[in-house]
Amino acid sequence: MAYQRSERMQRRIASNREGIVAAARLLVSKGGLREARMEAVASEAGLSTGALYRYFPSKADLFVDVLNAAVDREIVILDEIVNGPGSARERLTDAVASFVRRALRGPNLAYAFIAEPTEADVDAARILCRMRFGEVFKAIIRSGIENSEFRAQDVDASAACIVGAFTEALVGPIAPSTRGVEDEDRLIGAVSSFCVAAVVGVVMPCQ
Amino acid sequence: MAYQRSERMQRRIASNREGIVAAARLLVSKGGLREARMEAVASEAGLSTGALYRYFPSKADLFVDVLNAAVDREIVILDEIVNGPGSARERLTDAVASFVRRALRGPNLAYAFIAEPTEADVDAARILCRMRFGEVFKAIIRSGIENSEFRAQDVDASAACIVGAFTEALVGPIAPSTRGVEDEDRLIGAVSSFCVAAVVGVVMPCQ
DNA sequence: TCAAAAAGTGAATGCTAGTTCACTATTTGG
DNA sequence: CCAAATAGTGAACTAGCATTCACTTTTTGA
Repeated sequence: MAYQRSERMQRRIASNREGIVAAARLLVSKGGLREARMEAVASEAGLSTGALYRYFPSKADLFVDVLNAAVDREIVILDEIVNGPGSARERLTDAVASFVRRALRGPNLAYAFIAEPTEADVDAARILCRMRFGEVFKAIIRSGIENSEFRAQDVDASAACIVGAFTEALVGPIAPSTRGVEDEDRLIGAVSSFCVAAVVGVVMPCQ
Repeated sequence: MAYQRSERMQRRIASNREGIVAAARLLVSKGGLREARMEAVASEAGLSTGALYRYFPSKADLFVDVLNAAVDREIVILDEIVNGPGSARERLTDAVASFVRRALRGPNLAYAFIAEPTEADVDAARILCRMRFGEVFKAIIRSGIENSEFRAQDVDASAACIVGAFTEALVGPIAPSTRGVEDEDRLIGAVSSFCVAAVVGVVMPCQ
């Protein structure tokens, strides 16, 4: 009869896999993608480099997973806000503010997610993750347009612009070369006002 | 007596240097930073790899130059618009539209400037270049606030948001993995409307 | 024309990780 | 307990490039 994993073994394998992802995530959050070498990940996870390749076919694959897992977490948080109570405007404000605040708290991870140099494969995954964030914002924009809180607009483009806007406003503060914010709340307020104004966009008051 | 460069020699050296930068730029615009290896740059410039190192101490230094040169060009164009005639709103619209249009025309160069994976040194330069773009937009925003076309706002943050917004809206269209725009003019319109609305930001009409 | 100085050459070097693979250890089903 | 199958090890291998350097060619100033 063929070899078949016992339940205990299945658990071990699953937990190894999670351990690898967690180890990679930890290393990224400590020192950026730069510091997250396969050897370091392996030793952090308590495995050998060879073992990693039983779980992930390549470094890029592993980090795509790490990225997606991190993004999943963020999206859960954002979705809660997006699907929560409040006007579209309020929800947009809160969503942007929440993202920016969290990014400032975990700059390495945020930088890795947003902008840190990596190999092209991982970068491609990053672009897709950004689009996933875009989806969240599309939902708010749509609901805002529906109830006339927001102007008519190209939802796809606006969502991308929002993601880009807060992302870029963060790059200075989170990039290792220029890191440091003086007034966190001020930045958060400015960025969320910008995004709200952009989608609300009632251009001339009383004409 | 010490060796001293004749005028002819000075010209040759200057033209070599320019040639190297031009070669690198050409390679980037053809195949992205990826394809722009030192050996390729050297052969495109009609020199040996060794010679490159008489002109630039490292690859990163060379590409910082390339980047800055490319950005200089763009900034000249933008400055013309910014310092030209028209309301702040019009100038902002034109500046954003012009940048986006040019980026779509030269996607490889734009991608290299905006987002392509590279070594950390070059990336740091890229961040600085983005900030240079930010400066251009700060000027428009300031003038718009001054004459009450635009709401009061954090100029630094808004400028970063604008750069981020059009940048991100471009990433999908210019990234090799997802390249392709259906309707260029639609995108341009959507992005510039977004930016204008964001800085104008009269939020409640007639309250 | 000549020797010192500088410019230019390009094959060889070196470095940095990612990846492999011959081998050992563990697990499985009987 | 045994043999087949799978999991895990980590030193060695590899590949891709940037960078160097011993050497050739050109330029300079007298």
